Amino acid sequence: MTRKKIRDIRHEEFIVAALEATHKRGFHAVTMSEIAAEIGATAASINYYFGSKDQLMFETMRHLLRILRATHKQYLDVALDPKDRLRAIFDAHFDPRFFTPQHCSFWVQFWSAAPYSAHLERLHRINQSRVKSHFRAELAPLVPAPFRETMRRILQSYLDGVWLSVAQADRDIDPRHARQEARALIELVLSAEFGGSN
Amino acid sequence: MTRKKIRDIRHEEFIVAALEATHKRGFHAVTMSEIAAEIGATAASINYYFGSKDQLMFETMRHLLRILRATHKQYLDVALDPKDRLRAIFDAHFDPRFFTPQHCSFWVQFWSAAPYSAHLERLHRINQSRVKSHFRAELAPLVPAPFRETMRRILQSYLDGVWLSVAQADRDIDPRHARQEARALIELVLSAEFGGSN
DNA sequence: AATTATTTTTTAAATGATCATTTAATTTTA
DNA sequence: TAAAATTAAATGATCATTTAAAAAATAATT
Repeated sequence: MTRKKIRDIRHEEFIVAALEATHKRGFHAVTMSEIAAEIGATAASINYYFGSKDQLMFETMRHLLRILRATHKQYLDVALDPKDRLRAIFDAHFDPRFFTPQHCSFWVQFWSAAPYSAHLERLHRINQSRVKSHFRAELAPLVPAPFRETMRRILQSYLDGVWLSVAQADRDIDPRHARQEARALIELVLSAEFGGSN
Repeated sequence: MTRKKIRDIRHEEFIVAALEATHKRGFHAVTMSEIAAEIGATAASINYYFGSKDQLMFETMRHLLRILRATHKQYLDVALDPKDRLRAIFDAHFDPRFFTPQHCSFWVQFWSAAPYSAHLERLHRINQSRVKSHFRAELAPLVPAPFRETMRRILQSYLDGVWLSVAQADRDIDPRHARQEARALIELVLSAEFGGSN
């Protein structure tokens, strides 16, 4: 029995609250009180635990990135070949635990604010290059070097674009469908005839 | 000589100022004074001409959409076949007049704010479905119906993803390169073997 | 042209609202 | 009884927007 400290419980609660409230009201419109109200607490206690609003948002994003990394690892661990490993990147991003309206809208709004804050920028750069290097590694055995970077950018831009569209359309999200289409794109990329060698 | 009225001159000036200031400071951080300072004016005069900050931002986005439509039309007018017409969509989005850090970052930040404002949401929906129906029309003679929607979503998500990445990385933008990669993706999509018929 | 009146444009300063954050006191927990 | 957690109320800062007055441009009248 890992006896959880109040501090850790609140941390989690407020992060969930931040996700929910931000999704409802928007990243820049949401107030401390609204976030706190989400769990029946008061704005002052956010500062007690996080020090500031910015810090809470920062921690919330870190939380999302942690989930993403962990999920990705799960899929990687059961992947059998390079193509599976490539799919694992998309499967992680489109995992039902992760690919929700709340997460997508926080994600997109956070990144669009990133260029204006050194802290957020750093988080973004780290994540972006982590994903980038995974793409590169998985593509290496599948796509000849001269085309590899183009294919990587196509895949990675597509990935971001899907998140953006989900954040905007508040329609029914279907992770299964998103994965299926990602697979179609992967097939497309891998079936390309790279100058005739294939 | 179309004698321009002061009103029209200021309208244009403030829209350019809004783009520039928003790019520098971020959509939610930028203040009326900062925008006005961009052209040596004062915050009050923005309200004199636009009524409110929201309205200025709204008009600025409409301005971007007008440019996009006009540019797209130019490319369409010289397109010779369906594939050219498909390229025209990307060529318009990646036109040097349009594909700038200022425009991309305003674009992304604006859309990420759209779900929280009825006005902006409407603008977004209109543009999104305009682009969507163009994609559909151009793909119709090129891709069999059962695969068409998937291919469209791939192309459209990719398009959005590229904008997002440009808005974030403040690195050197290269419209020519963006077009080239878009063409690579188009080739990929059109070279797909759709169940063996092609 | 010169002068006066009128309208348009611009601004400095005032207003008022909204918030994040602090503080000091209270309640809860250990 | 001491420490930790919570809050109501105070603080202070930031802004968009209004307002009322000044400046500039335009038109009208000698």
